Amino acid sequence: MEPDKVRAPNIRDVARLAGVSYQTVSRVLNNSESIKDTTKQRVLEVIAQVGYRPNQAARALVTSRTRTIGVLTSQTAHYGPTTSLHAIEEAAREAGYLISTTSLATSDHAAIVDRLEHLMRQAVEGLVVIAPQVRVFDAIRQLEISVPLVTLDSTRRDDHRSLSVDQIAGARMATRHLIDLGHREIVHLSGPQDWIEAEARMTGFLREVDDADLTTHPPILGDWTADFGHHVGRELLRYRDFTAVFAANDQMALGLIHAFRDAGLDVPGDVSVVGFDDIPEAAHYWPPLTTVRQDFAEIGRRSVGMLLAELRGEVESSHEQVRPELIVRKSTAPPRI
Amino acid sequence: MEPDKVRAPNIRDVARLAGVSYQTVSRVLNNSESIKDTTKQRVLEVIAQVGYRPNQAARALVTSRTRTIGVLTSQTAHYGPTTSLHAIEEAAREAGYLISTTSLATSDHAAIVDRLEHLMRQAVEGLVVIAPQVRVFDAIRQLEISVPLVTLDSTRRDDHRSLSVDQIAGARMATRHLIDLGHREIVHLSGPQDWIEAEARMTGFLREVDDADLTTHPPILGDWTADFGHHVGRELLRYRDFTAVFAANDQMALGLIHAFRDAGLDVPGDVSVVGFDDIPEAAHYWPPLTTVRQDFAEIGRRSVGMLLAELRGEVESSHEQVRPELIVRKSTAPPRI
DNA sequence: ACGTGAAATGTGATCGTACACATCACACGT
DNA sequence: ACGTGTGATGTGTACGATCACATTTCACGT
Repeated sequence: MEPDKVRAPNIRDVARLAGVSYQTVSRVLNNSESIKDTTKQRVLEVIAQVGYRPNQAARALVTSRTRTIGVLTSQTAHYGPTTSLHAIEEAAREAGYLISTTSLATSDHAAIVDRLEHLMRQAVEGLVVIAPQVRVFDAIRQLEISVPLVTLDSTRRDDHRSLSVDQIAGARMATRHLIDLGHREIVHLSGPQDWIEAEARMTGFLREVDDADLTTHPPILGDWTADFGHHVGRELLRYRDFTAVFAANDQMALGLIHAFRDAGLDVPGDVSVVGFDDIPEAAHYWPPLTTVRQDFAEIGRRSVGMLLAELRGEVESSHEQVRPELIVRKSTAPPRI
Repeated sequence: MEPDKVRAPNIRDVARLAGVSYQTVSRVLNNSESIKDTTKQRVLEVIAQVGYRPNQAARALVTSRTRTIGVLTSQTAHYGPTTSLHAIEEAAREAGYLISTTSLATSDHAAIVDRLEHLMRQAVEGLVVIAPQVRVFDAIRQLEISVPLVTLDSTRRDDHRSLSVDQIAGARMATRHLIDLGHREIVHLSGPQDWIEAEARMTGFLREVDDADLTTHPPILGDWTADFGHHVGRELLRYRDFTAVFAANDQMALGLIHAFRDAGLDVPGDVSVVGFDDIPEAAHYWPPLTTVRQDFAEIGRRSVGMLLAELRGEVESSHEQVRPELIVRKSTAPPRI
């Protein structure tokens, strides 16, 4: 009674119904020229009528092209990586590519290797690594991955292309802003040690502090969360030997401000706080957050552009940098004298 | 000099090097029983040595199983959908499935159809729709999509499985909380009209208000952003005929609070504000936000579980609901008399 | 020593498409 | 009338794996 799963129509079914050879149908699908317009129409009608969809697996098998780009991201719901990911997906789609995403819950070597293996089994034609952690590069080398690779938010490396917001410059701008306001004791709340962008922001901070001949405490290693920022804020208050904090992202800055206010301190009156990223909520925090804006969507789009260029065999400049922008709001002010 | 792209090793290459037939290699790959342990080891060694990776396209072609789940999400960087997505990816991976994600930048019919077509061409075995918009269902019906489907954050429908946080219950809890505090004039700032979860939250709000025999203004349709919340907050202040606002998400609540404070009002002293979602930053807003928590990761995981169960042919209950939880913080208080 | 059944391994066909090449139809110049 | 070039269409084969079935190996009871 119930018909067993009817096989999906294939190219030969279409051909038969349209009264042409399967090759003619194939030509229509790949819109080759030298197809008479009338037959083309006839074939297209049959395709629409029977709901034929080309089988990508068969196509990939014979062309050995998957038209797929693999994306390795970290398993976080952060605004930046997510925004970049969506931009990547959109740019790839427009170029006729599709995205296979896989995310990294932990940063141990085995997990990274496993995720990369996973992508390679998909026979992705290129790889985008978002918010890469240092160890990712070891794994890539070990697996002898040969497809084109673009990394985001990374510092320069020589063996692959990268596209990054100039994190170091951004961190210097944030730090400079605090110094220009008159702050001399500035604390840096960094991201996790194995994140390349955390490292870059820390580097920028340290360089700027150094250039201004200031001393500073060793940066505190955080985990990007507001909870952690809150926790660090409370700890910092036990010493009170600072007048400003530069947090490596907006969420941690929010947590810091929360802790400071709970302790009766005024931001920016007693302590100035700068964040990083300019997430959409930052303008609505209390006080509105001074931060460094990066255009996540832009780097997502451009990373796909770079990758596609490499796939087409065009060799462009290997390392691109996007300049971030300092957004001054209300969370920073000159130190109280 | 430079060797042309060497063909990747295939199953026959492995077989030859291991001195067995390709079928034996295939058996090792699919770890069938009845393989002598010594030959199995030999084959595995060769596989590791030559870096052989099974070609998924070929496998999919013959088995007509792609082990891929398609995910349709909206192109937003919001915490909730993103968290669910990561959970889905992880759960699917653990079950040996992979995820093909595609996102919806606009909600017009053509775009939705295009994205669904895209997924169907991938021959996904199942479909998860995150944060669905009303029109998605029309498109699914039109395309006669026959693969198992699970939707998240949706209200009950009869023709597919769904898994949802009970948005209506959550909205009622939030509203009830305000009523219990003594508020009588409550404004609802809703999400966009075509989002099912926005609709559900609005419904919950209206029902609770109705049950309490209160009147209310027609809900304001927002776009989920803090910017919009801020804008609405300013508009609302022109009337001041309310003592509390229930925002359909935390970001809009943040924007509202910002606007109120800018106008010199105290939250919760002059106006109470409730959000929805309990994003990780909500606890650190000023004041810490009273909101409704939903476990996004949990519904992501469970949606995959439902989908896989259906793929295995198990027919379970079709609609599951997860209860949200009211988190009372400092943004709500009794109205000033 | 030999038949027998189970375990281990091998052979042919197949999935749905694209590519290379072959063929056909037809117009056109000489 | 005929060769010829070009546009339109058809035929054979390969991609790399799995499945169904065939065959070989081998231990064991009689």
